[in-house]
Amino acid sequence: MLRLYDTATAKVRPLALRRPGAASLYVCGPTVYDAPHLGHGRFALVFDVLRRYLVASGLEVTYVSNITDVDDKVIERARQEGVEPGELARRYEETWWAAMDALGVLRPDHVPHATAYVARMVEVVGELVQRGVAYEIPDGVYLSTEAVPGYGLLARQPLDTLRAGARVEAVEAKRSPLDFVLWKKAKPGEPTWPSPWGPGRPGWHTECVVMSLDLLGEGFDLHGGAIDLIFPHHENERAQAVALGRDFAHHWVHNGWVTVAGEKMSKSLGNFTSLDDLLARGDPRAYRLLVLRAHYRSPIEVTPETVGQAEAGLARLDELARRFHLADPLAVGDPVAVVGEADDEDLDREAVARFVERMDDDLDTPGALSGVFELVREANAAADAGRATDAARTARTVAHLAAVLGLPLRGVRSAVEDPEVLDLVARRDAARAERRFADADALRTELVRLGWVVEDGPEGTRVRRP
RNA sequence: GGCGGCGUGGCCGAGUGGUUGAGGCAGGGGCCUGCAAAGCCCUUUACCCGGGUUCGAUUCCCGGCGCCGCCUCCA
Repeated sequence: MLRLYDTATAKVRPLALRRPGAASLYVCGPTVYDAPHLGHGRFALVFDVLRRYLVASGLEVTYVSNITDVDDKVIERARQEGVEPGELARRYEETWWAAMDALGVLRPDHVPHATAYVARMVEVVGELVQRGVAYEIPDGVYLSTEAVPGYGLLARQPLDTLRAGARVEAVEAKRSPLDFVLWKKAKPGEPTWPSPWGPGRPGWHTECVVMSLDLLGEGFDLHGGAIDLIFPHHENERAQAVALGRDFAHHWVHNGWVTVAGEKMSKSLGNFTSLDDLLARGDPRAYRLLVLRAHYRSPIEVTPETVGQAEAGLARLDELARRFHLADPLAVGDPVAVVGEADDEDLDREAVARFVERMDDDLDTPGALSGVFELVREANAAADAGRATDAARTARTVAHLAAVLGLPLRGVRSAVEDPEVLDLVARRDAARAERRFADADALRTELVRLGWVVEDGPEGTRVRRP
C-alpha cells in the first residue's frame, strides 16, 4: 500500500482509504488570471502521477481539481485589460487546459468552478455565522481563528507564534490579524452575488471546502497542492471544516518548489518562467521526466541544462522503443493497470515489484525511474547478446512502467515521405553496397544538413528526426 | 523575531550507521561499425566545517558556516 508524507502529522504514513478499493483526491487547481508557469506544471504533473499510480494500483480513483475563476487577481487583471472578469477567466482556463494536454496531464473527473458554487458558499458562511465562529464587520464576514481548535496544525506553528509574525493588516476591525475573510462585500465595479450580508463575493478559502465536500463527501482521502498552499490556504480550509464540525481530508500532500537560479520562482521576483515557453522549446515529456527525477517534496532547479539532461534521458527511452518496435502501449489519456495484474507473463514481474516498492515509499519516482533505466540497459544488453525473448520482455516492461508515470515512449518511426530524403537514402544504400564510402559519407553529410539523424543498420540506412 | 528545509562526484539527483557510493547527463578508454550513430563493457580519489555518540558516521546528536522557504497574494 502506498505510504505518503502527511503534512498534518509530519510523518510518512499509509494512505488509509475511506473505502477500500477507492481513493478520493482533491487537488487545489489554478487561479486563472494569467498563463501557467513552471510551478503550475510541476504540481499538475506530481498529482497526475500520483493519480495514475493509484489507478495502476487497481484503485477506483475520483480526482477533483478546481478552477478559481473569481478573486482579486482575476478582477484586477480584467480591469487592466478592459475585459469582463468572467471572460478573462475563461480565456486563461483555456490556456491552462492546453498546457495540461501538452503535458499529458489527465483531466480531473470533476472540475468545479468557484463561480458555480457561490450559493453553496453563502450557505456555509451563514452556518459559520450561526455557529458563532464567524462575525460580520463593515467590509465582510470573517472566521474567528481563535474559535477553531488546533488552528496552526498544518502550518505546524501554534496560534500565538503565527500571530506574532502577522503584520498589521489593513482591516483593523478584525478581532485577530489571523482571521480571514469568508465573504467580501462588494466594491464598485466588481462581480457580485447576493447574500444575507449584502452583495459581494466569497473569500478564497471557502470554495475548496465547499466543493471538495460536495463532490467527495466527508472524510475524503487526500487533499493536495503545492507547498505554499499549506498556509494560509489549506490551514484556513481546514479551519472552516473544523468549525463546521465536518470531517475533512484525512491526508495532506504538498509538493515542493520549482526554483530558477536557486530562488523560488515567482512573478514578484521577476524570474517567472512560462510553462508555454518551456513546452514550445521542446518535447513536453522532458519536463515530466525532469519533474519525476526529483522527489516530489524536494525543490527542483529548472535551467536549460537540466532540461537538456532530461531530453537526453528521454532520447534513451525512445531509442529503446525504436529498437524494440514498441508501439505506445497506451494513449496519454489511458492509465494502465500494470501493478495489479501480477499474472501478466509479458512483463518482468520482479522489476515491476521493485518499481511498486519504490513508488509505495512516498512516491519515490527518482528511485522508480532509476529502476526503469536499469531495465533499459538490461534490455539492450540482452538484445546485444542475442537473447531476444528476454530483451523484448524487459523492453516491454520499460514501456509499461514509463506509461504508469505518464511517459509514453515514441517508438514508432514516422514514415519519411520527402522524395528528396528518400532519394538520398536510396543513393546512400547503393553507395554503401558498392563500398563507395566517400560517396556514402557525403550523402550522410547532406542528410544531416537537412536535419536528419542517420543510422546504419543491417537493413540499410535509417533516418529520423533528432 | 518565530517556524521549517537543504548543503552528495564536472552537472542533475537518490540513498544508507559498516564488504561493491541508485539512476540520468557530461567526460575518458574499449567492443561493435567501412567510418559514424545507437547499443554494450570499463572508467573518472562524493557525501559543507567542527565537535559528540559508536567498534565504526556521509547516514544519529550538538554547534557553526552557507543557501532556501514559510509566518502576506502565490503552484
